[in-house]
Amino acid sequence: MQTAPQTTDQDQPAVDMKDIVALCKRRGFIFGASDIYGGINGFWDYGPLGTELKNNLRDYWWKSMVTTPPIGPDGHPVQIVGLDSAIIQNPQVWVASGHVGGFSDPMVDCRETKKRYRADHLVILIPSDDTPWIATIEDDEDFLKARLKKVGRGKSLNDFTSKNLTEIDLAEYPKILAPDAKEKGTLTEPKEFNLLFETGIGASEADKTTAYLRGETAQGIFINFKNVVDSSRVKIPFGIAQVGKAFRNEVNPRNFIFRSREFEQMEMEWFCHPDEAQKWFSFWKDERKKFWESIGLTSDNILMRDHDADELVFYSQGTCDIEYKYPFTSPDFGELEGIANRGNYDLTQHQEHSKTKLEYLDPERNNEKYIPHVIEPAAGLTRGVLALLCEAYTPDPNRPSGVYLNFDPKMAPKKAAILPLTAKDGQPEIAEKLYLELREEFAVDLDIKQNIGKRYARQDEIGTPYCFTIDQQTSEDGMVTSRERNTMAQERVPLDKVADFLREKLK
RNA sequence: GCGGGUGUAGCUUAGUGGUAAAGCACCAGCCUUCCAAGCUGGCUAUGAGGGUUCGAUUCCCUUCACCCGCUCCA
Repeated sequence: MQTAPQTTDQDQPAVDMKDIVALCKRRGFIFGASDIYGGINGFWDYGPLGTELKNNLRDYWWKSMVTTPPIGPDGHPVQIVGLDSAIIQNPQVWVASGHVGGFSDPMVDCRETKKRYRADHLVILIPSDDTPWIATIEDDEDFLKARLKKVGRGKSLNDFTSKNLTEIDLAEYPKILAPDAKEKGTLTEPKEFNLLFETGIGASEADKTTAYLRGETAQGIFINFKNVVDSSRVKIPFGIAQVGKAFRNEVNPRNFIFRSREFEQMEMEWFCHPDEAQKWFSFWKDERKKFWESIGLTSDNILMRDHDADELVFYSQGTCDIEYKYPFTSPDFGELEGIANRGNYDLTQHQEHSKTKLEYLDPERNNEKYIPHVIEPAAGLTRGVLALLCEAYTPDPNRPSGVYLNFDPKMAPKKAAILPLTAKDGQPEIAEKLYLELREEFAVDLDIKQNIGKRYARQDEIGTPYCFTIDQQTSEDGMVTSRERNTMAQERVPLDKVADFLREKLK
């Protein structure tokens, strides 16, 4: 994620994240978890409307992946099946994936400057005499030169041997002059960060064995690759999709639900022949962008960003982030989804660690045996919810609520509200009848109390696209007033055509 | 994890070492009826824990949460 101070575009008033968080709490989208106990950092609870919104996004993703997957380059629909794997797996899974023991990055702090560095990013220049060892930041030539000029005592680069900090014994640390420090010996011992949540299996303390809550849903897919191939008549290329919770001990949860310790992912692993990986990588990049645009994220706020070579993890053959311009990153963008060409790294790792053959025998390629390559579109469901909320939040001084949520009707937690103009003259009865009819097909609200203005305002704030108002005339002509959220425009609709009306609008 | 800031009702604010106040919102009733009208009534708060004190929302300590910046985000 990139960060930058929040700025105000000329044509676009900056939306304050505070206001969005406040509305989410006030109207029941998202609450701080364990609220009444003073909260708990990095966790959030989804209220009645937040749950609806999250479910809508989740269901739409599932539909777009599993129920009605896209048309492939050959003009036929691609094949994707669903999965729901356990949150706790055999701990070996996380060893194989590299989450445990593998490449967690040790960090060192500087006691003097309070700065923190990745241990493997620090290069130490070791002189032949007993002058201080000079720590510099890897790959930063300018910094290195400037640093050498300042504290190098006239030596040139040739007078030093250089080593990575990770190769240096802790006993030598007192000799090291940290990159921004004046005194030597200020670097702390490297600190390990393990992002996985540990838990214990076994009811008795004595027999407890350590296990982990999953850090991503993807590994559950990889370890079921063979099961799915053997049971589902899928043929390469095909995908396995999964939605579910994931857990990471983030160093510093921030920015509302953007970085939390418990979050939800929507991941699909696309298995294909190595020769076709690049083709499918491009295909999924396009498809995933279309997905987010189809639920209302405007192109101005969406960015496709290909990772630079030096940004890629070692096994990745290409990664592209779909980024969204959140209010707290604006004018920069923050990650929403990552599409990665992972090669055959994951299946190879699991084949080695599990001693189970994960090769695919491809009858369409002369029974060629190979470990499939994987394209992974991995989206944050909860980050998607956040993007939808940010995108929808629309201040409007010209309406009583002062703000409305401009959700795409497909995503809106409530599709319509049924509002009798008054609580008498048989209007509530007509309203309830309409409500009972519509609720079979749509998430709708029936609200009878208080004056009509307040009720419109409330529906604006929760982003309900349509209100249907029953008035005195309804019992005479069988028509209700439809009121559209964004324009506040009204039109008369026959009672028995309201469902058709809604169905049409929700297409 | 570091530095700075903030915690009084759902929100915005008041106030005090001695009964915690108001507006808006919310709920109920009446009235009104197409965009938060009016009247009456009601609910709801000193983030948590400890200390000093006869008594702490106020003073002190700790902690938790949130915000900003840094760091980090395999």
